[in-house]
Amino acid sequence: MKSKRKSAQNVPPREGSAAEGKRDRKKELTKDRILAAALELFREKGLEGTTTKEISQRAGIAEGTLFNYFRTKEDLALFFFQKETDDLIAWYQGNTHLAKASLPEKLFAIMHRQLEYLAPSEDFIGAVFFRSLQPHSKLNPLSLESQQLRLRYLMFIRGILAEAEEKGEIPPLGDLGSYGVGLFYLGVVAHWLNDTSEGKQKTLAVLDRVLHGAMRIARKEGWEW
Amino acid sequence: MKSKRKSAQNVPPREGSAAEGKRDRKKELTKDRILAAALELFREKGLEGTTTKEISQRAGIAEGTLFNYFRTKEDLALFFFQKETDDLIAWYQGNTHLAKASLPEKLFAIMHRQLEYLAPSEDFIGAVFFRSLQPHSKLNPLSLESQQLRLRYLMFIRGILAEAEEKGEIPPLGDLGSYGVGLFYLGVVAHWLNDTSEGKQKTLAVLDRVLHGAMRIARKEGWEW
DNA sequence: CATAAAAAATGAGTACACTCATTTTCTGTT
DNA sequence: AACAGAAAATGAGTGTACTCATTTTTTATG
Repeated sequence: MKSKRKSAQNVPPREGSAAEGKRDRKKELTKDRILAAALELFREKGLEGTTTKEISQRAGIAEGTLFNYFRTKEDLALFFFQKETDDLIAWYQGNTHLAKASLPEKLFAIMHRQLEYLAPSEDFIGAVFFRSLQPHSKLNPLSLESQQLRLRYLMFIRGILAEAEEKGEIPPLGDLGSYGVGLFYLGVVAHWLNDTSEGKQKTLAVLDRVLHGAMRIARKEGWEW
Repeated sequence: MKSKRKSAQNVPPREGSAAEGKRDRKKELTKDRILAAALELFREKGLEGTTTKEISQRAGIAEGTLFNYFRTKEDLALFFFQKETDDLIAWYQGNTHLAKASLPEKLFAIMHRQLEYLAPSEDFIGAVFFRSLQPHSKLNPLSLESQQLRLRYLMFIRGILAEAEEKGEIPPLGDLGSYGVGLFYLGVVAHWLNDTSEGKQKTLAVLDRVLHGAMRIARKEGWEW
């Protein structure tokens, strides 16, 4: 398609350094274009309503190329969760104001932000979100990435709980704590997806109430069971 | 619906009260054969690994016929959950021993039974289970049945919680109680699917501990948040 | 610059879930 | 029994996610 041929100027890229050759630059560009096209279309027409043909057309590549970058359409959709988690962690770490807040305030802020982030994709997010829960299986050897994703999220939460432990806000909970928060987040998203109240206020109200209630329980009971 | 039925002149079908003709009998038979074939194959090769062609072949029907009985392959898989819930309710109601047990014992027994029931289908059950959580959407106007299914389950749980309230085991929780139990069950299944311990003992142990712990919290704190 | 090897892109081909116009089977009526 | 209309079964056809042998582009090396 393109006829731009490189006349040899001897400037070889360094091995092992961060220097990017033409190949890498192009590759990244293509990936970005696929992602942009996919996100647009998923939001427009949902996950099922979008074909891989459309995505590749909008991205300006052949259909087969898409599958050189993502194993499946689902994987492609899953990528946005990867990004969400990364962005979330970066956002939290760059937010000095939050670092001084109480634990329920932190958790509320985190989950609220995640919901806001997901809002424009609400119509297609459920399909991917719940599928990412399925375990690895002989028959379906995909979900390794989602496994990693979940792990990253759990470790992030564990860090936040550890902070609260140090400040004496809560007793030591161990891994069960972050697992519980993760599960709770799952419930929040399920509720949020089904919430038809204006601006999803119902979900936010429940979220706030439950977080503070859980704090009280954790303090009084000590989670000794 | 039309109500023109059997006439006095004809020999009416005598099978049961529901007046079954040859047509109805055949229809039921076909449905049963599809279900039997599907369950076998899903357990053998998983949900993805089984084609609708195989199912119809094993059931001895044309491929198109399958879709006269079930809108999608997923619907077909979902049917086993329907059945599970019905069987569970019947089992509970026929179990006089359980009626006298404490709430956590009841819930443990119920969930334990469900896990046992699902065990032979473990490899394909996750795929369906989590998908049934997705809300109704314009783009994906299926999940009405799974909505109904969930509702039936929630009402069953609400009945059990109501019993416990009457006996003074727990304070009134309202609908939030059964919703919470349902969500908890979700977490249990997620844990169970990922549990590689011998005989899934780890899940059962956590289940037992958490149920009793939650009872203690409910009694002492009164769930007033 | 020429060449070869590696990486990336390509698109016709495949397998699958699902549709639908047509055919076959059943039922009530005369 | 004969018929007509309804219900059910059929299987060739359709659209789509994904594969893979081949072609094109990029890089490394003399």
